[in-house]
Amino acid sequence: MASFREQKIAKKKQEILRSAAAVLAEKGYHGTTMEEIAAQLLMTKGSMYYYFKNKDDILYHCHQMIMELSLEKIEEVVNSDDNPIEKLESAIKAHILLSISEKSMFMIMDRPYQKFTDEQLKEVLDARRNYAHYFDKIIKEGMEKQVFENVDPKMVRMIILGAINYIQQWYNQNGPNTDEEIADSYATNLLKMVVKKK
Amino acid sequence: MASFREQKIAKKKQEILRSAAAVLAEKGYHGTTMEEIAAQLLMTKGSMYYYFKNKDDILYHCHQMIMELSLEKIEEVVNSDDNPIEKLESAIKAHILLSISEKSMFMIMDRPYQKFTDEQLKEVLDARRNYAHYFDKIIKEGMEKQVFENVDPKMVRMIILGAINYIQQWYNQNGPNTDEEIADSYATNLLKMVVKKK
DNA sequence: TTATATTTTTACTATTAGTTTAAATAGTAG
DNA sequence: CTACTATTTAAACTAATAGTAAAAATATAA
Repeated sequence: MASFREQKIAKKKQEILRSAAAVLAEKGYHGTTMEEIAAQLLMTKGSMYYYFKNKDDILYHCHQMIMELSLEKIEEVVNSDDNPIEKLESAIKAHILLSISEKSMFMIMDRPYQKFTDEQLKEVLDARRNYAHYFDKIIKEGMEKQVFENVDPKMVRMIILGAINYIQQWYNQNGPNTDEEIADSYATNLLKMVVKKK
Repeated sequence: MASFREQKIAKKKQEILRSAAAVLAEKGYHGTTMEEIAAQLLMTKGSMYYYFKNKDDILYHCHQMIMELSLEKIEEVVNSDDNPIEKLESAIKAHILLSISEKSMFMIMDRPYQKFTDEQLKEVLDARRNYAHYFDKIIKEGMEKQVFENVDPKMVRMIILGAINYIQQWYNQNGPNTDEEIADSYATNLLKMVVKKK
């Protein structure tokens, strides 16, 4: 039974993670103090240790949260009945929209090997490999079904992931383009790399 | 007269920057101590302060160094007599090859606003705007000369820069592809986004 | 060789941050 | 109201580090 109390704690943890991600994204991992994380929630840093083991642990759970969300989305796309062109387009757009709406979380996910060791690092890298693999799967499917040109799936995947993850670096809430426009433009342009011309 | 002594100091500074970049790239800015930077050079941290004002200053000069190199390269490309297709190809390849050969330097250039303030931040951002501008120039030239499709130059530039800067994240000296193969593959695929098909 | 300038090391300071602990407060069931 | 539990706080502890300054070592030149 997920008791009332357990639910309450889970909710509080989520709150802490969201708030922490915002500070961590702005100041960087080592640049952020536990006090800052706590202050933003009107708590004291001691309280943080009631909910999380330590600073690493907070970052790790941020990773977990966003990796789960990302994997869910792409699995849905991969398992759909769409053709590879539509799948690749959906995968790109979904990733972009998620990375914009969860900008802070995505921003703190760089260089995991600088922040984690052992078990945690393994988990993170596995999840990423997994995610990348789904992209490869779509690209290969497109090639098999002759709707994509013959390309090196790994290279194309790296180009796509690099391009879409870079958006966090320049995205601005008040910029001239809506999120959808950005997602559309990226998808359209990136698809031109692989889709066969008649 | 750039005296003998001044040259010696300049050389030593370069040595420190290169070595520092390697440590900074591996451990991150806040994760690297002045002592570690010094130790790798078989020096003590006191000496570091003889050559550089402080830790920021070291990072800043790393930035300067690589930005100068990058700008030189792209200016050369932009001012050449090549057609826009060749220019874009050269710009992409040059950036990739430089970012691989100077991997550490490039890796420490992320999130400048987390590391610099005021004057230094301004310098860094200006140089980047400048660099980005050259890409836009090539893209616009290609559109004017009707060899590129009609695209949003900013979006295409962001896609390209994101893709090529991501290489540092996965590049491995001992990987299956040579640097040239990577550069070729990236250039070929990225150009497909813009080059008009007959 | 001696005097001077440059470079490096050593020792120190002050600060800061992550974590732990014990005490205080709030909440709840009987 | 009471006793117990859960949560939060504040203080204390530890370890680490950026930066400084003066002394020591080394190189240079007269």
